[in-house]
Amino acid sequence: MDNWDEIRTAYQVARLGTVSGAAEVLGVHHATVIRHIDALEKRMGVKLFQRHTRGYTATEAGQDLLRVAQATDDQFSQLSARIKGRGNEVSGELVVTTIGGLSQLLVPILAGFQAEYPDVQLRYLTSMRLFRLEYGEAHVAIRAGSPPQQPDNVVQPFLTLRSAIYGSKDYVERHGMPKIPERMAGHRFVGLDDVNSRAPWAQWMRETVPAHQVVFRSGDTRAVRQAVLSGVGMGFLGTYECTQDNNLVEVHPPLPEWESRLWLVTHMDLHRTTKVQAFLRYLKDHTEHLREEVE
Amino acid sequence: MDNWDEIRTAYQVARLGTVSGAAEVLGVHHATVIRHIDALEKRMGVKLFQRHTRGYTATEAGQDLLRVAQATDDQFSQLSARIKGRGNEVSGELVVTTIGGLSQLLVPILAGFQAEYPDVQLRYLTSMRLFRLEYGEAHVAIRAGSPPQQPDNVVQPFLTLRSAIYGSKDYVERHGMPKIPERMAGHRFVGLDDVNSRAPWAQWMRETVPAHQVVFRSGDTRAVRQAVLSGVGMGFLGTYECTQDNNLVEVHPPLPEWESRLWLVTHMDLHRTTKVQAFLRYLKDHTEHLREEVE
DNA sequence: ATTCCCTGTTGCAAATGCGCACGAAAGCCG
DNA sequence: CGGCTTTCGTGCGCATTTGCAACAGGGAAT
Repeated sequence: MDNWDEIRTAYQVARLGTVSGAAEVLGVHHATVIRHIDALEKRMGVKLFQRHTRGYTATEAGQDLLRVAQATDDQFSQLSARIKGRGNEVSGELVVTTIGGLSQLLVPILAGFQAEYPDVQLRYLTSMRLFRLEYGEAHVAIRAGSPPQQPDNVVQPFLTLRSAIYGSKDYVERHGMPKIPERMAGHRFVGLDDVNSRAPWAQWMRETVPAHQVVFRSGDTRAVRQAVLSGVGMGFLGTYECTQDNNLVEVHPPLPEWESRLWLVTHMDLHRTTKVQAFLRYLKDHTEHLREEVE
Repeated sequence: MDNWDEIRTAYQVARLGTVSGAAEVLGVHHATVIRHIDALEKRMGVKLFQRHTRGYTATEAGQDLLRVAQATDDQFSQLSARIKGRGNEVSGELVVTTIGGLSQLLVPILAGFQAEYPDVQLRYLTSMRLFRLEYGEAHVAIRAGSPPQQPDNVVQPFLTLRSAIYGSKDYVERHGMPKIPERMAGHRFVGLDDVNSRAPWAQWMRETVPAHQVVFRSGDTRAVRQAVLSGVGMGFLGTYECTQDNNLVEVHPPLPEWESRLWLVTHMDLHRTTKVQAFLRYLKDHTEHLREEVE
């Protein structure tokens, strides 16, 4: 049973009763239809049709085939409709993967997107390992650093996150405003646990801040932020999450070399789909205010 | 969605994850698989697979196709098993068509056949119009007269039914034994209603018996038999249904020209099937005694 | 780090399958 | 009853499809 096209041909013959009619429906020559039937019957070893000059009538086996193939035809029609329609509707899973620490920025936007497109099931993955777009593990990835240059990936600039050194109001009142980088003696810092961190300001910190002054380290940016807020020490925080916080004081303004550039990455094939396009548009529309600050 | 083979190819790719694996299972070249996928995706306008160097992974659309085609494959496998097996098992409908008047002879045999093959559903059709084997209306036909010579039909001699003139014991006692054909005056006959009957003795009767002596006519042979039994008159009856009946007296022995030859006719294609063969064999085995009488 | 193997991709030639044309047989209708 | 229409059947030439072989790229194992 290893030729589904012949089954399809036999199905039309069984349905219509004539080779000519089946040929017309199938858009092939009636000779082809006869050859398909002959081949199928030869391989099955059973006659599917009674041949006579007024057409073909299905035998019991042919009628059995008719029933099965009828169901198959329906199934395929529905499948086709689903698949063709799927490209134009915003529904199903939408997998977004990103580096940790952007949750505070992204989750509200994702929530808004989901509210606008209720048929979407969002999956927001922030894992250590890089999810690979090539395997279809994610629809959209948000990457940091230099622009990714994988083939088959569509890369667009997303945001440039600026970082500055912040301290809690309480800390500044107690220790005074340090002059950075000239007079930092006696000051305490909060930093990243990962000594090989690829955060853009990490190198500046390694070079400028003596290790013994970094009294709190964590890999979780939310923990870092909490530590700064608690007055443990000064630390790098994204401006987007600090400007409206009255408990934080900008100890040193953002520097260009501390900027972290974010990229929106999608797989070439998925990039064209309505679903991904809708998501990218929503993302851009709702980060407009952040983008203006940067330029 | 007008190429089921491409769906089958895509199904194997989705199932196995690689073009090479699918090609091996399908027994075609890798290149063919790729071309099928490309053609299918182009026609659908939707990517079914994410291509990467380790193989193909199905997109949502591809996974949808996988589910549907999986079911289809199962259906076709079962269909194939049924169709292939059907030829070798004695089950399903068995349609037998014959001329009227053989019921008394055939029905007991049919009953025995059905008892031996309980999976068979018998249909015994005795209609005025000829059921056509070419259209698959019947599996086996029992025809009378000269051997049918339709192409695509397999014809075998079945039985030669002998007819004789019978009268009821009561009738003979009252009217005496007539000398046939010399002295028939005053005798009454029972005959067929159809003046153009093709029964072999019909012509003899038309030529020999004056019409006014035929006092009872019917198209139903059972009615004729009942009429003879009731003493209405003498009439032609098959020897097979009279030899063991003590109420009937053979008024004139069978003549060769009164013999009715019966033929077993099957369609060429159906003749080979186990079901039909089993029926024909059973039929011959259980009419052996009748055949010996004839020869 | 390097080799090897497994993956997909592509150009070219052969082959299978297709369409066309013609023929024949049987039902239909005047 | 005879032309007409509709049906299937088949040989032949061509085109699409297939197979082959060489290529390329990435992962994995050594």
